[in-house]
Amino acid sequence: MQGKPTTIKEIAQILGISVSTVSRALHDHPSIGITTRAKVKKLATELSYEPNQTAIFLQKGKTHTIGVILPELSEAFFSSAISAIEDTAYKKNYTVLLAQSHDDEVKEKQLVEKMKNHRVDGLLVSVGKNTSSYQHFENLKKYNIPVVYFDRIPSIPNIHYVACNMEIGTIEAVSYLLKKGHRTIGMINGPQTMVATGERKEGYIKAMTKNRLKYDPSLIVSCDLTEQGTQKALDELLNNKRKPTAIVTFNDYVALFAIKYAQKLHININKELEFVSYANLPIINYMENIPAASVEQFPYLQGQKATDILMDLLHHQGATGNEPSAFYKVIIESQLVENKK
Amino acid sequence: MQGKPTTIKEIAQILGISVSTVSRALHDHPSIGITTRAKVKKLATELSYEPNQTAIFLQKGKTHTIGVILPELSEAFFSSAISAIEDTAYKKNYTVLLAQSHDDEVKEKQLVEKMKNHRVDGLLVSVGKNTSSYQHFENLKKYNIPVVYFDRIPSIPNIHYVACNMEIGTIEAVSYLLKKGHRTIGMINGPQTMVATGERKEGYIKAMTKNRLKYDPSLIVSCDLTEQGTQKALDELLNNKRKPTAIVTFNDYVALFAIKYAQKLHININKELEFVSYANLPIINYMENIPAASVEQFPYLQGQKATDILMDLLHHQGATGNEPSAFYKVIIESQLVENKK
DNA sequence: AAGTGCCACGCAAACGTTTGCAGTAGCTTA
DNA sequence: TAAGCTACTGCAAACGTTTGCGTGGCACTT
Repeated sequence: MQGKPTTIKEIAQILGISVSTVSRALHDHPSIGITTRAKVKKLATELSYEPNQTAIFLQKGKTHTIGVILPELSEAFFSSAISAIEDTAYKKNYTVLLAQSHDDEVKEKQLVEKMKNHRVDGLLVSVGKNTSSYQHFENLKKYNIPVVYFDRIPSIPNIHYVACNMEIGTIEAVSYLLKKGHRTIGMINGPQTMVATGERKEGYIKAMTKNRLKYDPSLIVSCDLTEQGTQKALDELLNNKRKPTAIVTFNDYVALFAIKYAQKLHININKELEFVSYANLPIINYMENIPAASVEQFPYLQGQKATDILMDLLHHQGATGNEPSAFYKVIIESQLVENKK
Repeated sequence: MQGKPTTIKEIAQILGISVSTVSRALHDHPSIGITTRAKVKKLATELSYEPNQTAIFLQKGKTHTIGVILPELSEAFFSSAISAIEDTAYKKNYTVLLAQSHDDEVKEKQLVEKMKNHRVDGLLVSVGKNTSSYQHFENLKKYNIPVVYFDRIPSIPNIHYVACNMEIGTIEAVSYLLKKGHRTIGMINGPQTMVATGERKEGYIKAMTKNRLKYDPSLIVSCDLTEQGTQKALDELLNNKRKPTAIVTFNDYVALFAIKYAQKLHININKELEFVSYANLPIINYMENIPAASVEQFPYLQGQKATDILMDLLHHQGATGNEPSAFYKVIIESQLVENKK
């Protein structure tokens, strides 16, 4: 009753039958007599038998577990994504093994090893921003452990990924501001090193040219995403010979820094100076002075899609065993959302 | 090279020795000759051998995995806690199996079963707010799976837990406002059903009586924590015959709702009406109109402590096997933190 | 030369399952 | 009445490790 859980062996012993019969009975194998089956099931529930998954894992070579490695669990974007991953995996009866890399490439490598040893069936990864080599992920192919990347994806060929394209959203954002009558639109962009920075810039330029306006490079300034950096960037924009009446910021954090600073400069937010941002923070809806609109990146959806893809891979790889010829490349288009006040 | 990972058996075969020798060699067992040991290790690295954890799990009956069940991964408080849990577990070489209950008691029960079947060594739980029976957790005792509760703890005896006591923090919060000259202090409290609501109320009363002020029950109003509810609560307070000049709110969400509403009523925040809240949101520091101070609940610390306790339990239970006579009851005192602007 | 001790290693069981293959009834069929 | 079925059930191997115990050989004592 107490101590060790019941095993199939014990059930067999009590009933005076063999373990294989018990196993088959519990799985409704057709070759087991109806009466035996009933007896076994009855006793199983009585003893509250639960199969030992670790034994099944060993036997089957599958763990029904997926590993998730992402940079920072406490960031709003990722916590939303992990929530989606867990939800989706749960529905398919998979379990989630979780780890965070803290953007540390060395730790990331260790985590991959750990996941491999735990024999996860597949892996969901958002790579650290400092990660330069992806060999540790590539190695997994040898072991038939599929990897699906999401949001922060490595720039290598032949991978499955889900990502959000910032360009469309940015075009929408700029167009939105143009439609509202703004003609001088600034952008506080991210560091040059990030892919997302390029996408935003491209979107900005496309939106301008599409509306037959000429693109003024001095209206896009880089920023290291800190509060200080944001203030510096805003100063730069406000002192530009063409002073913007609206600004697109790299993300919500930057937007809030900028808004806070602008208020200190006695600028009337959304009157004198309008903001549009990229949604990282759900909290934005609780606040008073917020960007007029945000480019939504759908973290929940990204997590969900990525998990779905992984599930699909897991259920279809068994047959082939070798590298797939086709790769999932899902791009979720970012989308402008007007923030309700 | 490709396909299945190397096993101990293969190494043994190649070297013409037995599996037990290989196993012992890899574990630096003293009874293995230095030369054999070297040979084994060399070949192991050459073949990039990695022990199959599932086999070890089965053999040892331990998985070096801890389960974590909490209500909502995407909430700031919990994402911060899970981050701490993962960090702490990682340091002790444990892995985290994650699941969220969405405050659904039925799902919570299923998750407990799942965790048990996965043979997690221990469990970390923050119970759902609708959970009324704790039998599913109690059952784990039979299987020697220790459970440590944190933050949202069940009101039953003989459990290990880490929680944050709101009373002290509330006393500090009210005292802080009193010291600033406020004499009429309102409180927007949570639903009567929650333990935390009681703690806040107690703290409020104690702070008042300590300062020889009489406690006016009409200054504490309940609230269902929604935006509407908050507005209703604030209206009630503002229309009270003694109109408060400061308000303590149940949490940051409520505070932000209230502040937003107060601004709409053209009330000068932190001049006419000052706010103190309980910290759930890191984002608070990015904002302009925020509560003057917050009662910090230390989610990261709670997660860390809870994990430490679980680790301790895991490393000391093996000897006894039966229920411990002493229980960890760690109370982290909440603490007032002035919010920097 | 026989006894003692130690070192280095192998044997085999065990962990709890699943599953291919055999086997044994009892029954039908010719 | 023997052959052949069908309907059940059992045997044993396998998954990859760990570990108690046994055993061979060698060197050392006396």
